[in-house]
Amino acid sequence: MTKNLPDFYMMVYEVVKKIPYGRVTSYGAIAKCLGTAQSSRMVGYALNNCHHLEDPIPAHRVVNRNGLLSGKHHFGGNVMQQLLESEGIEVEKDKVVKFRELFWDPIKELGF
DNA sequence: GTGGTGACGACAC
DNA sequence: GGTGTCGCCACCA
Repeated sequence: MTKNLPDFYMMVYEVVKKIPYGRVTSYGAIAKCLGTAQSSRMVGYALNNCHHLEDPIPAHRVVNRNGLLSGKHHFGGNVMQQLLESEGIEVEKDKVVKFRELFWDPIKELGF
């Protein structure tokens, strides 16, 4: 309600909230799913607002193309890593170890 | 309408 | 494989 946020943001949240437990995805994958592959930066920009939202956005499951926890700094320290490890995702050096295995492609999974 | 910014991606060294 | 640089589009002042 009171979606004062741009539709683009909502699109991002919709996809992020569809990420299954114990899985991760990349900003580029989401951007591509939205049809704006070149706007991968906007995905992170949108997630920046997720903290302002009341809905629990599992933004900690979203990492960059290298599987690096680029947004952990925005979570507030190692909170992002803690959440990932809580889901059984191994994180080392601020990056997902088996990122390639745990990678969840919204385009493929959503049948895009 | 213009300019600056950004939780990225791809390319080059 | 790691680091640095450029480019991309959408949002905000």
